[in-house]
Amino acid sequence: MLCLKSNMTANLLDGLNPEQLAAVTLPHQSALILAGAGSGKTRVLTTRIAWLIQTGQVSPLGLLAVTFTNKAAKEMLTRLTAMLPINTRGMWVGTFHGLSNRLLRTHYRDAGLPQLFQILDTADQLSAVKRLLKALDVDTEKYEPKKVQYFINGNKEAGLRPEHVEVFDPYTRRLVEFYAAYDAQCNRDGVVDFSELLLRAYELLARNDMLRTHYQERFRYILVDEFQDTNRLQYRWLKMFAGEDSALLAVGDDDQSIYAFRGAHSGNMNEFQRDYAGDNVIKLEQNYRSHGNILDAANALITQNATRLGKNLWTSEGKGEPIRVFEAYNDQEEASFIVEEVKALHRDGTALVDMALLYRSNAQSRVLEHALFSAGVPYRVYGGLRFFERQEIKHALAYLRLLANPDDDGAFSRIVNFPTRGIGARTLEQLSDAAQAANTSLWQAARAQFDPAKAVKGLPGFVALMGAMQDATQGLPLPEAIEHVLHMSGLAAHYQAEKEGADRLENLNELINAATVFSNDPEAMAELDEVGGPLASFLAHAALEAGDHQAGAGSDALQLMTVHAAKGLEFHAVFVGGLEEGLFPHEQSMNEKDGIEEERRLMYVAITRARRRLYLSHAQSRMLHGQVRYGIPSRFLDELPSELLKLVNAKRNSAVPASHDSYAAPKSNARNNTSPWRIGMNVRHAKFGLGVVVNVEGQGEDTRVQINFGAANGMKWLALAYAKLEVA
DNA sequence: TCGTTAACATTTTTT
DNA sequence: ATGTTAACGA
Repeated sequence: MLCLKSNMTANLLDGLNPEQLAAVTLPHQSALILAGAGSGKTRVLTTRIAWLIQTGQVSPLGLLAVTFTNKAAKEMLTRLTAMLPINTRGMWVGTFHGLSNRLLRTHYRDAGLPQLFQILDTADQLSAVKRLLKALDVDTEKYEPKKVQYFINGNKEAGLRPEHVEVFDPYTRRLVEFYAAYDAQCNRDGVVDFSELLLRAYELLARNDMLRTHYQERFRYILVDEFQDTNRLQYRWLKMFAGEDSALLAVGDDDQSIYAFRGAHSGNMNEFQRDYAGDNVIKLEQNYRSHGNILDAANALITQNATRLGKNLWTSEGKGEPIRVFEAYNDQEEASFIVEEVKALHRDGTALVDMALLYRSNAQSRVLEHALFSAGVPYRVYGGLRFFERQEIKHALAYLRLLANPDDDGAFSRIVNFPTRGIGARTLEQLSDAAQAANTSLWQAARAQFDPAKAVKGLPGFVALMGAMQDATQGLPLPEAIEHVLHMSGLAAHYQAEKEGADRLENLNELINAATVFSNDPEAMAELDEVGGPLASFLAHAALEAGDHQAGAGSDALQLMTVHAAKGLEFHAVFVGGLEEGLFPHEQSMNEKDGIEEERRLMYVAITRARRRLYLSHAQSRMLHGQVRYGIPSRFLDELPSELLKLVNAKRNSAVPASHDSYAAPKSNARNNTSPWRIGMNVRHAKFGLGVVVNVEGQGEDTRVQINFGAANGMKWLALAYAKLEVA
């Protein structure tokens, strides 16, 4: 028996390198794992959990494992069940938000929430803010709803309630008032937004000694994935669960911190060392993913960043192929080059799913998609609207939310006149006033005015409808209840009648399907069904897990996504396009503090996605916002050691392609210009350095040229008579 | 109340 | 270029 057990343990630990082994078998103490890209981070995390359970150091219920995304949480559970014959039911493995939701559902009374509290996603929250500002009669020019939302979330993520926010000016004072009013509105509606989920959970434990002690004694081991992406509130949240006897393991890579723009605070890693880990730091630097040249390039790039904990990836693999660099005239040429290379690689046996086109911003996908479509290459774009974010789905869910909680004013406003039933702005304004006067929800106000005699159309009709819906769906299984709602509400008929409604109708059917799948998945039900019943569970599921982007998984298709979306993934061949100053690094980031460093980390992530082959490309000009823009090559290209690179645009002869003139020829100003300076030309200036001619004005002595010198020196008009320009 | 048009902005994104 | 939202007229 003992023999069998040690054998199994050995199997579990087989094939780990010394650092990985050390991390997996750490004693009961806190530690920080600096895990480089492709160093087997997830494997270490899951193997450690399995090892801890298998060796009897902790029961499955005694550990807390937190991830950032649902995908990562699911992956962890899947791998865990493959390693150990255990029941993962009841285990606290999940996202910050998912676990907060579970905590709040369980202790909803202590948290001061209604049992069936609903979760607002980002869009719901924005409309809640808009509704609030309207009710307060606020000038939305001066206080943009988006800004107000940003302010509220920013403070929540710093752990600050309205009364704690420091106010130095009248503008901020007003914002704080909105924040307080927003919180009041949410409480009245019985809804909770994403950051509130975390803050409430944190406050619940901070306030309630008994609960805190309970959880702290329960969780002897706490593991956190992607620690560099945590924000300040999330770190404080973690601390609440960590008791005297808890060992915390944080896994992260400061070089892959690319979410500072949404509040991630990689300084948490330093603080974690100070608070818990001390010198107990393990670096995983052996990379199992990429060939040497790719890693060398990544290392060379990232060393240009001043603020890092320090880490150097290495591989036992060979150098491999050089990194291919392509310089295109314009974005279309760039796209067709990429398509040709993809086709060639595919012919040689690389599956399309094993190749990715990465870009800095979503707008860049269009040209690529067009070229791929014309060439008949199957592709799949990640990003964009997700299932539960589609308007028809949100409408349907709003009906369900209102059934679960009639006081949810957000849900009420969304559907009271959708499909249209003759309830206009005027009626709603009166209703809103009545509700405000009586200090009740819109639904209560509507019901107070309810007159059964008029219950045919308008507001009374709506009240009658909801009542009928409530009766009809009572006690029905979830999918059938949803089907009733879709028909009784008129949503189904509405989209049936609409010309372009077929897709939406299909999505609504898919919603019934999703409910069926959800109801049959005991794991999912158990996860969320702590309190509240299947409807509440399903709605929480819809809010917390927006659903995979689109069907089409499984088939062999080229992968298109932003660099952000590619984090955590790997591909045989990777193409990174649009490597131009202003695009990558993005110009908006150049003004931000530490913006360039974050962009560089982003580039680091992009490079380290590639296993065997990496293409980097840039274009001299590209269409942006319906205008031709000229850009100079990204500084990141210069930061890569040239011996690792190979220029591959030699195929083209020196003659300018016919299409080039139409782009280069200036539309205005320089019609009759005879000077040698042409738009799109690369030039060098003694002081400003490398630039691109963007515009030419005047003739002879008076010629002036406008030059884009990139981020450092910006746009300049120069008089040719004085400026010393040379062709670069 | 609803449909049309004009103005507008447009990095990255999970929960 | 393009998609979304706010204002305006029928």
